[in-house]
Amino acid sequence: MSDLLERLRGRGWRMTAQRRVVAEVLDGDHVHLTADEVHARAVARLPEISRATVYNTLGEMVTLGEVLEVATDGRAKRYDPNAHRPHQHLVCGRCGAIRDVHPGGDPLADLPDAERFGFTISNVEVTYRGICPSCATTA
Amino acid sequence: MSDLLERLRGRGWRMTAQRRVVAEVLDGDHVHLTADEVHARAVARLPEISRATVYNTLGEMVTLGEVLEVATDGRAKRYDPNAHRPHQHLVCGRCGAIRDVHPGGDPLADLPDAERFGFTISNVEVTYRGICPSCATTA
DNA sequence: TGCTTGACTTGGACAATGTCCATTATAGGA
DNA sequence: TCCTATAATGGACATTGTCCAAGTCAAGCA
Repeated sequence: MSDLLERLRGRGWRMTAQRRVVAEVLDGDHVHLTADEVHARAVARLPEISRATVYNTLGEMVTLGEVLEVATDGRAKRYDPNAHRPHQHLVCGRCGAIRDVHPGGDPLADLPDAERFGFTISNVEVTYRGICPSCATTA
Repeated sequence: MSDLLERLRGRGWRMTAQRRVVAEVLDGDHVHLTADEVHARAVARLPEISRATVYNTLGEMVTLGEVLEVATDGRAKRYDPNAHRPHQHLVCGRCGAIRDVHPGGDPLADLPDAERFGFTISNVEVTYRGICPSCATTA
């Protein structure tokens, strides 16, 4: 059973076939699908599901705080179901592969007050960019 | 005189009116314009300049390493001429304001080998998100 | 179980951002 | 000044995302 689905049910979210399928598609570790990828996989299980519904559903999950939106490239946003384990991302600049990583330290502590310009900071995103082992060998 | 323009000239970049205008529009500190914003300002100085040229020119500057591409929201990419001073970004989640910031510490050092999955990491981007002073008072 | 109703889904139009290409113009060297 | 490789143009097209009016359905209730 999908953890994400469990959490959504637990919140009294009205359940429909479409929402269930989207939650199932999105569940797991190191999952960072675009909306269109989610749609493609959802269609495989529920052929009538529409693109608009996938966008709506993903948007609601993000609003509920059960899914994170990540923008690692300038292209389509990706959706990360691992919203309850703080983590950062490691991205391959060649193939686009994304891994969740857990750095030590507190990046927020590294930003002195003088560099905060009066902002109230609520969150820090760190993206490590490089080349993955598989792309490194395929010179 | 524009620092960015200087650097580009110094590289023997073929200079045209369009390229000069784009470089001038983009020069400065805390500048993070979208391609369309660059185009709008460029048109004010050189009415015939086309959108395609602005996109081409920005792309070349990025390739040359003289301008950075930053994607702080899921929308349009922004262009940052401050490519030779390592820095990170502080973003207001309400109004979208962006400031360059200079954290202490080395975020790369915080990522243990075991969390690198064999990647060769070349660069780390940190985005601090919060609310700017002006948005905080305009509750 | 079978209504009722408000919330959900649908498909298609539209918007925003970005890319491509054939044609025309031009910077900079000979 | 002339030539030529390189750049600019504009318009079509692609991708990603949003919106809306109409139809459909989940879930509470009799």
